[in-house]
Amino acid sequence: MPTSRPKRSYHHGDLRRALVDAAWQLVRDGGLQALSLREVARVVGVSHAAPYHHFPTRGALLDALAEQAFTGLEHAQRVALGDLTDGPQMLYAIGRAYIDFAREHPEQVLVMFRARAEDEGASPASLIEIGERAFAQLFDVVSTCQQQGAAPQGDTHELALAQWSLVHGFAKLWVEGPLTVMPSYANSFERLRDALLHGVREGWSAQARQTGAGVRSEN
Amino acid sequence: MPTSRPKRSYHHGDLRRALVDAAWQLVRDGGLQALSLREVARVVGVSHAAPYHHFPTRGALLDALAEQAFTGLEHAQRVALGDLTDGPQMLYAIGRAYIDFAREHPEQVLVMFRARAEDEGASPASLIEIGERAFAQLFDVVSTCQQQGAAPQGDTHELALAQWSLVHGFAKLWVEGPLTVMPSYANSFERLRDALLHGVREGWSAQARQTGAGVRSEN
DNA sequence: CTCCAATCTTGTCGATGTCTAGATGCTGCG
DNA sequence: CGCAGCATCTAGACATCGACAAGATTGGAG
Repeated sequence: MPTSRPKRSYHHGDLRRALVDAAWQLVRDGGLQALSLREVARVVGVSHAAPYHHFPTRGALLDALAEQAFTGLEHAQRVALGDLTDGPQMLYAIGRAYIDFAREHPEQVLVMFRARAEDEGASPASLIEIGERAFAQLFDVVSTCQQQGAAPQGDTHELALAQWSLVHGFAKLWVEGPLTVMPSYANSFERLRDALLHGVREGWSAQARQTGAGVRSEN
Repeated sequence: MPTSRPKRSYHHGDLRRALVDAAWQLVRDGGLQALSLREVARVVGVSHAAPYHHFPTRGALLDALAEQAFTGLEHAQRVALGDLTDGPQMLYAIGRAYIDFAREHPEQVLVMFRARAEDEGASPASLIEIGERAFAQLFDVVSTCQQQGAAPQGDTHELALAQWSLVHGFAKLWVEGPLTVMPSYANSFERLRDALLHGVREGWSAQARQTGAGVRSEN
């Protein structure tokens, strides 16, 4: 669907947004390969060189998409956390938000982590920064868990990275296909996701109860 | 492996292998984008259409690469396991093999999990099968851990998938870039890897000691 | 109202994936 | 030994793509 803007003759008026919208549609339908600047221009109804006045290269358009996607992920995580205060609950919520985001918007995951897979060009600083911001949310949750005695007392960076790896790996395995073609796993998304997330909670609290003295979570 | 076949005239003699080798080199140097059938042909020294007599499409060449890569991963995991019999040691060994394989051969990881990222075409059955074989090694290790009381007694599929997700996620985060650009993590590969793997071992055994009665690992 | 700069178009170049037709030479059969 | 079939390789062509250059158009600052 084109934008609701009335079609102007020569100057589009909101071409940049229209290009981004069309680009998402293309990636959604046919993957990264299906995204070409010329096709985007064709969908929007402008000439094949028009996009170059808004994105100097194809990679720049993809970077813009990635920035949108990271923003969306951060928002999804913030919504999922809501006003929770219990560490394990927050950990489950943010992990589930990450995984569900990936399942519901696989094309956004494709775009977010395309870094070395496609271009070898370095990502712009703004993109790196917003990615780190999304991860910082997880870091804070893990830190909260530690403070509440629901996680081992080790290096928070290591713990947070472990949780990120777990959740990211599951999401990627699902999005990229391997899990969807293995009969043992294909039709059990919710069950596997919750087993994963609850496993972490129990593993961490079991460790915390053994090694750590001090505060306890009420779980 | 008889590779040296000096037939240079019209029929190459071992063109398929030469194409695959050249393809690896290209992906190693410039990522998936740098792999073009024409460039491969150019490197090998044949005409631009010659590869089509061995790979019906670009994706077919990538599938062949992926098959090689999965075989290599399976081999690396088998070597790492060696004749270990202690569950936790096996779990560490196979996880470390996976992660190190990804770090040492990032281009192979790119090719292995390119599924939906590039082509939307379904992977051939042979590729799926060999991927499952590599995962089956992990499944067996997890099962061994359970039998030795070094892991919770739940569904082995869920546990194995959790371990796969963890290790795969870490490997992907490293290979795809996010970790290498975050200053908190960039220069600590071995430390983070071992923290990750030991964390699983301790989490699982802590859970097993609490919930499970029965066998114990000597760790 | 004028004029400039941003925006958009047309035209072009080199590169790529894939198809078709034709050239070449290995190999098995007489 | 010779020859014919067939897999292999080459040459050419077409559509598409990213990217650049030069010209057309227009909104808005002065």
